[in-house]
Amino acid sequence: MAKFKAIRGTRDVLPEEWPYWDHIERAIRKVTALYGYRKIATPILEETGLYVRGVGQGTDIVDKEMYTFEDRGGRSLSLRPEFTAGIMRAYLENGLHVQPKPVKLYSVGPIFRYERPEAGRYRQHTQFNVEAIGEQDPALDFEVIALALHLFREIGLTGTRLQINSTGCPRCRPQYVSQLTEYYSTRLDVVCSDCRRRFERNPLRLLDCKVPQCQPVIAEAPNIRAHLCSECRQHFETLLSYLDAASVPYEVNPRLVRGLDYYTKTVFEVWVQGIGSQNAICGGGRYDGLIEELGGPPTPGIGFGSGIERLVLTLQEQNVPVASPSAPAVFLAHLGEEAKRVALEMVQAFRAEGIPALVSFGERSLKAQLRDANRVGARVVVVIGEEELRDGRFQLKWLDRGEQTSVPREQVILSVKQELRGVALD
RNA sequence: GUGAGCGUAGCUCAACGGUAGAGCACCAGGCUGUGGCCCUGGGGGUUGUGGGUUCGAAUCCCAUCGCUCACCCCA
Repeated sequence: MAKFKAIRGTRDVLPEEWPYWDHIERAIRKVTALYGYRKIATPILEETGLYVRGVGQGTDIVDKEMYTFEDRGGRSLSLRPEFTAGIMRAYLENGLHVQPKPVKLYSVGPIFRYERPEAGRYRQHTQFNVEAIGEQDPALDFEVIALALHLFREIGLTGTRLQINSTGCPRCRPQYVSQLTEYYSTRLDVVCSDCRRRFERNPLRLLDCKVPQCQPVIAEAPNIRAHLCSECRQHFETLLSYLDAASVPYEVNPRLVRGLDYYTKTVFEVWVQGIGSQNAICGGGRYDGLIEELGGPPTPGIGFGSGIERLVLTLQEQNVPVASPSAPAVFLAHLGEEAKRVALEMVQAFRAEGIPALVSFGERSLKAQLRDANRVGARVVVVIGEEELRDGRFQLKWLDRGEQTSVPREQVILSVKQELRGVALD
């Protein structure tokens, strides 16, 4: 048994899995271009205070899930537990507000949360993240949601379900929360112990409880949609009308409450089956107060994150076909020291011509070399041995047909090239 | 953080108190220079780790670490 193992909640992405990642990244490049998003990368390390301020004290992420440590200079740093706060920091620090609004940005990179790992949940996972900053029009909410759904369609996922809700704004949410707590205050004896705790710490999450005994209480609870202020209500209804007009199916989910403090108005998730008990492949919302909270001018924004590992799991679960990298076309087998030198020279010549080529290493039987050629999927083997060097004609063995031809040494590359014509080489 | 199940070869698993095995994979030979199929052979393990019970532990007990699943929460 090896001495070192990948640490808990982290994983290796082995070559067999990469076609799925490449498939997704291709779709990300395509869709972000279609919607006019530009790429940005921010550091994985940020000041801890950025997340305490941005995501919010009292949230699970900040209170118990951050990888926080003191660096050698005594600063408190954290591995990023989400993208948005860091992107907003970069937006302010680099003066991106001078660009045409909305400023549309996307990122792909690792996120760290200290959670108990299970199917589809890791301590390090990779997120595709999108942010659109500086516009409060619900048309932008529509576009951001459309982008997410477009991506999932593009990679070939089926059965996605858009969940959407509005959590109001600092003007109407506190009133709703007080109505909710008032309602719950007379029912605390019939709800679960977790809900009694939520009642104190984060009342909105009461709506999210899955314990059977709490369901009747939730069903009768005041609905936030009926308690939104006129601005929030209009924003939400307009967004829904845009989705209707575009025939985008959605489910208004009054119990959809997200775990980050900065969300205002629109919140949404995209659900799919097939990742164990996890069902969210995408989550996001509007954060109209965040930039101001971080010390910038009042600036609205909206964005989402989507977990690549979960997308890969879902693609595999749904048997979505993805393109595999093409096999090397040519394999050079050699017998003897001189033949090996010639093979090394020739394999470079093939590569210089843009033809993927492999050469055998070590000194092995021709049988073993052919077996390797077959296993790596080569189309043709160039056999170089003493006879070939003496005669100046090399053997070309075509593995799919089993045919073998003899070609003058200097015509080997040309001959292979002509035979492979029509086969995509890139 | 809570609960449950499980840790044996690179992988999937057997052996369940009495000499650690199979299939797949790998390497070689059959075929002294010709792949896939087949046959034969070979290499590979301090049975996660530490302690205990026992004449004897992969097997029983304790601890610890890890994995998986569920809760919580999320992507």
